[in-house]
Amino acid sequence: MPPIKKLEKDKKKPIKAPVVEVPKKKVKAAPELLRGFRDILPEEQPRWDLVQDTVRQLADAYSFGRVELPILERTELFIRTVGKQTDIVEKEMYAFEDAAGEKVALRPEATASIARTYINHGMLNLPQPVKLWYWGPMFRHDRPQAGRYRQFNQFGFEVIGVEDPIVDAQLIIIATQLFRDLGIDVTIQINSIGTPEMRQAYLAELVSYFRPYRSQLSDDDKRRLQKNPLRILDSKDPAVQELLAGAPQIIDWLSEPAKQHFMKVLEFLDEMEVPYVLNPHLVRGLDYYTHTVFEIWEAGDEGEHAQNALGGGGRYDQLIEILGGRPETPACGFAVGVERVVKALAQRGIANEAKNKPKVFFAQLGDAARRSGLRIFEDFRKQGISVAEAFGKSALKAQLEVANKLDVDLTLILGQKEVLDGTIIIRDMELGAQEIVDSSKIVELVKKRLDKKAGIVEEPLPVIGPSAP
RNA sequence: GCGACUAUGGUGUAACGGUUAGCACAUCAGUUUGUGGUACUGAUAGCGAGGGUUCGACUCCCUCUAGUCGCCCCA
Repeated sequence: MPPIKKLEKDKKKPIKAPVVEVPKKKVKAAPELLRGFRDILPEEQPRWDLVQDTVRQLADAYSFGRVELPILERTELFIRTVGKQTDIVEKEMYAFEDAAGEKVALRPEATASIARTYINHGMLNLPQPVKLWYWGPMFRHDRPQAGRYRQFNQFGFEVIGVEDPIVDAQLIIIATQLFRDLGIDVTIQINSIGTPEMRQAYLAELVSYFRPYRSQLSDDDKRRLQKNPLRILDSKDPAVQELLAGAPQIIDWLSEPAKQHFMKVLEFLDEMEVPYVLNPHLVRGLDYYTHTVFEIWEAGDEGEHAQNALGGGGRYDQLIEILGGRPETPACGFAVGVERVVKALAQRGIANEAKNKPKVFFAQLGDAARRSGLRIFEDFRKQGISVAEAFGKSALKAQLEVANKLDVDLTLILGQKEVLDGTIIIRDMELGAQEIVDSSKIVELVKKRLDKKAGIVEEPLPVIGPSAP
């Protein structure tokens, strides 16, 4: 066994070598997280699980198929779809050249990829609409803030191939239902921004409306007026807000069919009693949106925190064509920021605890007990019962302390004596009562007791409040 | 990208221009050797980084970094 020899060799080294240098200074600075990136730790997982489960259930119920999209795409994809002038593409994208000189980017959003998938896989040959959903990380090099990270997760629902306004409405209904299931009250902010052609005339009108007031505008708003006039609609400057009251509204510039489309969407929403707010100032940052646009806001959050929308979406009838797909392929969808949803859940104290918390703890004394402990674990696993342990500790006391902190119902104690006798001790952690049982029947007995406990707990539970010891 | 505020062990915090930087929780080990929740003892662990002012700085100043908030933008 050469490794052993090696070890012995190494042992000698420190004696001679002047290793003293290292401990002198604490050279090792802990590696820091990249700005805007974060670890999602175990205690946060229950909420993530809840969101994921809820999303998956809804996707199944409405028969959306899941797509797993690559995180890295050609930079070109986003330039063409999201819009070259948008901040997302202009300055927030993680774009670089790979080893082969290919221009690639970490995706800043997923709708572009969805459209690409639709085209690449010839989904126009499937029965329309094609309904897809996705979940995964997105990347934007933006300044981090509460609820805003450089790597964040989004899930989204997309319906491609049908123009009917019922699609828009159904997506909004799904979004609403999703938050209802999660226990978060939301309102839908909704507007229609027509098509680029209709918008052009409107934008000209909007710009000329603001021209006389130009001197009163902030630099930001002046810039908007020049670069992306639509965005002035959601300016937070109170003076601008006032001016906007008298400004032309985009609705009035929509074509008759576009108006009809929008009215139909609203009718469907009324029908389903979806709480929405007509918001003539709602616009979207991405170039590809047409007609219906909407955002999902936490109820009671209206006004001030508009930038903390939980999600947003709308119709993008021209995106497929922009990417070289069949012209006039209609599409509609929405995306939701998971971090923001999880934050909202945390604020409401929803899903604070893991569902699969172990109810049983295994305590052992001695090697023989540990060995059979490993086997017992397998038996419990097969029955779907999760068992906690502290094999690293030898004192029974220390192990019981852990069991107590884990708040388990039962602790199994296996010592030298029990191993020899073929028995095992079941300790009820609440009562402190113990029982010696046949170790071959342990799984069955534990199962019975857990069921019983679950039953007992349900009865006297109504007594709420701190129990006086 | 712009502006404001903040930065002490794993967490929450205290103090001071000058002696071993205090406390609580958590962690680990014990309180005579196979029994938890309470108690006691002990241990580990910190002034975000780098400059400057000063005889001397965790404390004052500057830069950087990070966080929070607002703007921009967006989920």
